[in-house]
Amino acid sequence: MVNKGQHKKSFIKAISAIYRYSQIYIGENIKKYHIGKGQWSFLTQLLFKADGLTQEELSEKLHIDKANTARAVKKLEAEGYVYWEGDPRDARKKRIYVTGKSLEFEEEFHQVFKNLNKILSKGFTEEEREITRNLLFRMLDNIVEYRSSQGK
Amino acid sequence: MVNKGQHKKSFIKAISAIYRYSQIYIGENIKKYHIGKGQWSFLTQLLFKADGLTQEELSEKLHIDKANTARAVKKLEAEGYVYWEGDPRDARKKRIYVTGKSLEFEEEFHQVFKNLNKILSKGFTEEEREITRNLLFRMLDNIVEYRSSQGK
DNA sequence: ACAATATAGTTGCGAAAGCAACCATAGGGG
DNA sequence: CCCCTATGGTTGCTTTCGCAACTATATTGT
Repeated sequence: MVNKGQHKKSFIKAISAIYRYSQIYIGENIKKYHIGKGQWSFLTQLLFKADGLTQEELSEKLHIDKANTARAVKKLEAEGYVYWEGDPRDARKKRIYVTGKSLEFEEEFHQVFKNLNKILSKGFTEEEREITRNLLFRMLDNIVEYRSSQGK
Repeated sequence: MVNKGQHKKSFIKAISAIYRYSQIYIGENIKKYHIGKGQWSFLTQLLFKADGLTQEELSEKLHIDKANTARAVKKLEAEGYVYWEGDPRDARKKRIYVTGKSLEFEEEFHQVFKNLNKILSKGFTEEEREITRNLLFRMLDNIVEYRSSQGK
């Protein structure tokens, strides 16, 4: 029987678990809007930041494969949360916009984010919250940079 | 067209992207051992910490559903990385142990973890690495506690 | 001792996501 | 102008994962 005692904990173990539990949390809280957790990030990107993005741009901003973007947009459209218009300058591009239905629920959607952040950072000082954001986005930048150095 | 300018970034956006890219990284680096990224965490938990755990214990430690544990263990067994023995005190329990084949690749597996940590924390001071670990595991504890307060 | 409940593990199902192959359109070079 | 390559989007396939339902064994209360 193997027993190595305490190892230095790796980042990815915590990140994986936080990710999965957060997805479950989001899923539970948006079910009533008939949105799945897979569509959530796309809708909120369009709603809280800017819409009129192409699917390619959405994929890039969210770091999600463009195949998923296509499928998520289709589901959001079917539920009436987004619509798209062709780009008059490039017939290949679909520009995605939020509908009035999305705007109607904007505040409620925002609350889901806020509540999740609150749960995750319970007991954090405001400074710790800022440090967390900083470190997380630096890690993300690091792995994005690593991937592009590998030609991805 | 909606355009809200800069919002305070949420933790989950970074965590999701880091998670997915890390999974891709792990997948690429363990493919040659015929292990999928879905089995990786189970194998390393057994190998780097302690084996002889039941599937229930594995699920709890890794915060992964027990159905996944059952499937991952089955795949790892099929590839010869683990075997199991019944618990003589409780005929329901399967205790999972690593094989010599796992031990043979232990150092290489460990290297995959180390390299990923190195990529993610590139440019971090040793203190920042420690802070990151601390904050991540506190976030994990927070959401675990939240869930148990909800009766999960 | 036996019925009721709890625990460990398995299986079926559906959602999410990446990859590869593909189609359509755009843009450049001969 | 036409071929060649690049870009944007779609579809098929596979893996991962959570949930719910199920089976089998253990435990508890009467």
